[in-house]
Amino acid sequence: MQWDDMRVFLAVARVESLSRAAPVLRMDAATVGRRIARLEREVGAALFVKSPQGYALTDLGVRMRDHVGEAEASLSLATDEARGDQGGLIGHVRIGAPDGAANYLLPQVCAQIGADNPGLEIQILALPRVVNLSKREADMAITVSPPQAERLVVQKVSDYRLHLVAPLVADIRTRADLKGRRIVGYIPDMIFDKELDYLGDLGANGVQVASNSVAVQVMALRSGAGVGIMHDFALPFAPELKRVLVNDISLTRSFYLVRHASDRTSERLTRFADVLSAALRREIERLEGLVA
Amino acid sequence: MQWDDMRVFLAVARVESLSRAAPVLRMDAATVGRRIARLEREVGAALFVKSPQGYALTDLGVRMRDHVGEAEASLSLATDEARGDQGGLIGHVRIGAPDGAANYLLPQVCAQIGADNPGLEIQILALPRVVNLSKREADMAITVSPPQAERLVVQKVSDYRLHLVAPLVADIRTRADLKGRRIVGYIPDMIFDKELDYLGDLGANGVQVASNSVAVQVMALRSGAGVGIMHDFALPFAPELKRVLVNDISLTRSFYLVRHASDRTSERLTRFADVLSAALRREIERLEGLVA
DNA sequence: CGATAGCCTTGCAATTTCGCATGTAAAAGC
DNA sequence: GCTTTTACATGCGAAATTGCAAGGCTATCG
Repeated sequence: MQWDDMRVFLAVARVESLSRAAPVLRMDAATVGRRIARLEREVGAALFVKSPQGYALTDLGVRMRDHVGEAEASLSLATDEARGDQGGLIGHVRIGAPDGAANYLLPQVCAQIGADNPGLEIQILALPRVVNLSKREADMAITVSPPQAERLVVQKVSDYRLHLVAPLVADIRTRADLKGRRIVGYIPDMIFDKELDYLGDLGANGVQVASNSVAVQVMALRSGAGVGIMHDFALPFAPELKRVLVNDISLTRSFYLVRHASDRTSERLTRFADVLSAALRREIERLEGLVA
Repeated sequence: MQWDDMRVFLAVARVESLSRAAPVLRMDAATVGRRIARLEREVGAALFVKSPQGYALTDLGVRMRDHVGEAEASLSLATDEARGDQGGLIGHVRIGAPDGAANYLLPQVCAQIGADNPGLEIQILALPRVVNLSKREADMAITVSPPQAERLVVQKVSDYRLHLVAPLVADIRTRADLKGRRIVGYIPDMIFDKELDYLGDLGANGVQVASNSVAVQVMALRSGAGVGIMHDFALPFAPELKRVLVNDISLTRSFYLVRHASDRTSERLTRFADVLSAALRREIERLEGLVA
């Protein structure tokens, strides 16, 4: 018996539709359907009445939904337990990060961790370049490429997605609709990591409004300066913007958390790194979920 | 978040060891370890203290175990709900089956279904040959091969395993130890389905004690007549016997549930077929679990 | 003090699962 | 009455998961 099928069942039961449950579960509707089919085979009874209008719960399905809902609550308590367990971290930590993460992820995340850990001081160092850990500019750094240098230990934090965004009022349905629109992006010769050369990847060239700071680019976009590539996780902070050509233009990048190899023996920093990494992962997932 | 990882966590938490949890979960210990590692990354905290002696729970792990245990109880209630929902089946159904299934699976399974469904009469027709559904010898049949005839609808029920068995006192470690032992099996020219020609598949020939009935073969084996191939799911009923050369000699076969295509429109028979199929699957899993 | 047994970790091949794309059917709108 | 939309089913290639096997570590026994 697959517990995960129950999670899928619960999602479908709540909206009574495969296609509406799919985005909530972040799965394809086809997969959702197959999981439900497997579950029904498993328990040997029909949980839904299938129709071209959707999946309606049977009486049995309703009763099961309530039980599974309780299970969800228990599991939720279980993970909350882990969240609250981060207490006891003390000292101070300085984190270097590219300004996208520094502006839209780290504030909330560090605030939360700080609230859970009264004895902890966190400093966020936003830099428009690669942080130099060797010079001890920071205790750890978030990067978009795993560094090749020795003496550093890297752990992948999470993938994140970027899309083209435009003002809410813009009507952009095809790439042709981009013709004549002003493009907001990085200052070409100040791109400090090739992973940031989004527009180059897309074959675009000629940036009309440029900045070395993501936050500035976002402010420009919000004030209607044009269209540009933007982190999905930053979009909830920019209600004036919407994603366009979502299926056509879609980028995925990754954050890595980098530390000195010598710090690996520090129980304190290692725990902090794990906590930070997990919290960042959750926050990215949460924010991207708000967009989709 | 993968609910199934919580199920794995619970199993490991209960025995505080990967290798002991693995057989309970019917997974490889390596997989169990990887799932735990993924869960710990997910929640961002250590749940176990790893050592070459096993996985000891951390304080956090203990608290989580309690919550997950409650979740398990809720999910258990959910599936029980489905079990109890089989009520309302009425009428009578005759099931044809090869005698292995008829003797060791159907009695308990049909008794359980009958208990849940007071208005239901179930007849078990044990036959040492393929049941002829076209002649309406039975409403449905369990077979070891999917029939090729048209007008029949087939659903796979479950795989099952067979191994060589011998009396508890026998000391058989290699194939050479079989030399000189009497072999119990089918009467060669009465094998009605090639899937039953186990010994032929294994290259053996010459059966010293033979019957067309699995149940009779089992009785012969229990009384020390020799060694023979036997269904794992029948082994719990034969305490005098044990499996030997388990890794060397292992067969897998499948049961199929066959019905008339015209019965497919019968809601009653379809529901019964689903209930029977799921219950058989569970019973096979339960019995095989007792052996392993 | 060395050998052995138990347990976990890592590399690799095979299976399973997944997502995308396409097909089909019912309902809503013109 | 026909078109458009919405939702579920199925085929196929890609990717993640799994089991097996070899390696390393620690404790126990002779």
